[in-house]
Amino acid sequence: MAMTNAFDIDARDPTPLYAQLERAIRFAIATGRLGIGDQLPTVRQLAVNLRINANTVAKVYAELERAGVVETRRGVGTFVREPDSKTLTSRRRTAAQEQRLRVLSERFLAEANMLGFSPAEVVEHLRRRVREGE
Amino acid sequence: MAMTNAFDIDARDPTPLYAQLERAIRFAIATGRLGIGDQLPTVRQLAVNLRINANTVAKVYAELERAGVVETRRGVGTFVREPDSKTLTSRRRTAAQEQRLRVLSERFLAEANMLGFSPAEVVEHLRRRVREGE
Amino acid sequence: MAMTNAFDIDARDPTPLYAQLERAIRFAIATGRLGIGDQLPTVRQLAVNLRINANTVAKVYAELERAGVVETRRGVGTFVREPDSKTLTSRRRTAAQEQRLRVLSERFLAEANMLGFSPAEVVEHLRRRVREGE
Amino acid sequence: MAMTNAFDIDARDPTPLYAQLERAIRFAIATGRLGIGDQLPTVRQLAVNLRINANTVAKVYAELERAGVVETRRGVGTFVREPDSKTLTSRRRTAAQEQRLRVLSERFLAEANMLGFSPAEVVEHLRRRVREGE
DNA sequence: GTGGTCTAGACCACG
DNA sequence: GTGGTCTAGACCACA
Repeated sequence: MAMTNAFDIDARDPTPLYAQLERAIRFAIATGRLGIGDQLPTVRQLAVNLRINANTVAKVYAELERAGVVETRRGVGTFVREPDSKTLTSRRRTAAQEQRLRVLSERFLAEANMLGFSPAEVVEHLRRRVREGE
Repeated sequence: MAMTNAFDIDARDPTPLYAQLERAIRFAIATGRLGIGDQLPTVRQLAVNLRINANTVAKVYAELERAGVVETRRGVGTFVREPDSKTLTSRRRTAAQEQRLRVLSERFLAEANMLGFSPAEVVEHLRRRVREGE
Repeated sequence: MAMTNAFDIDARDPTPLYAQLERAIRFAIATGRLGIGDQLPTVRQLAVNLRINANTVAKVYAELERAGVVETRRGVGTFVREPDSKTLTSRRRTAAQEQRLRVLSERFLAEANMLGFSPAEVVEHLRRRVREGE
Repeated sequence: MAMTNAFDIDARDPTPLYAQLERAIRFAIATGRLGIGDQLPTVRQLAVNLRINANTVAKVYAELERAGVVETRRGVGTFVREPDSKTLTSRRRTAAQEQRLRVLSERFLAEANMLGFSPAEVVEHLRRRVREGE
């Protein structure tokens, strides 16, 4: 479960590649697909897999390192770090986060819409899933 | 019958402003907050409201026009168009699309969770927003 | 044959309406559909027919009057004038006119292409037509 | 295999520059002057050649990309794409389309005539230009 | 007053 | 060095 090539990156999404990749990695960690201490793919390997430039991958790793999400041990590799208290503390809800949730919702609904689902259907789908998961 | 400002734009989201705005407008239409024939805010008015440049708004309106979502009448304004048959026809739901929707949902819930929102809160948020337009 | 409503104007053509209308009127005169002395539709009538604003029509008529192509008799109407010698003299070929022919060709080929005709087919079609007309 | 500058743009034509340029590029592709996989001039280079603003060129490239005519590889350049099946399928010729082609041809010949070119000259001009790319 | 076109120029993402 | 995003601001076409 350590190696997880193939984060999904869409070259036609107007969102910058680096942002997509960063989001995908954080997402993999948040959902446990990448666990604490797991090694990330090497920069070059990931670049080849995703067919993007190694500089772009390196930039993302550097950014995640600065954010304290991963840790790079020179000559060894890049690994998922344990989340520090700060990260958890920052989870208080602010107006800005509400705003971001609205944008997320719109992206979600827009994407579902392109699959042919109406807003009502999407809500219903989501409601059922969450109920079942409880 | 206008319905003027307040589309959700997050300047900190790496997604380009114009892409966020396009999604927000499509969202407003999909949820019925903007109905067929309704006039969109004027380019300049919306630019002022969102504190972005008028050209950026104009670009979005032009893209929506090309996509057949809105209609602009020269010298008059921009209006929501009736969806054409093509769009409706493409709404066939397949098992594969259900599967994709599940993936989208999971990502959405996880990302919202990273902002500090519980699944139940997310569902409630979405439900309320979709209902708003009805 | 005097009255010729319905010049074809396409609101979705990026060419300005006034330019489309001016071109159409000059074209009608050049091909004899409007003869010398013929009356043009009134401004208001034409505006209604073409579903465009009367100001736009009036602007075109004024421009054609300035160019000496039509003549407005107050309280009577607008009429096609006899071409003066200047117009005929200016038909010498210049580099600028070659350039304009190239642009015309491209528009023609682009439009034919949208009907499903390949460039070669278009040339062949044109060649045959001209031969037959001789 | 580049093929660089010299698309025909006429600043005196009321047709917007971007529309003229889009047509000219499509023309170059349709006639084979630009082949599949060929790189288009860079945005800035073409802007300099045509003495227009880089944004105008970029707008055209973006439209051609959306139309699926070209493909832009981020940080690399813009390239002619292979036409997809859809485009080819829509090339069914009907009697109605033949009729429309006749109308287009007539207009084209008449307009060229207004510039001082005889039908024979026009045919020769078009024939030569279409042959150029083969 | 509405949208559309164009310019000039800054800054970013990517290779 | 490539294309993309955004801004500021002028001017035009249309109603």
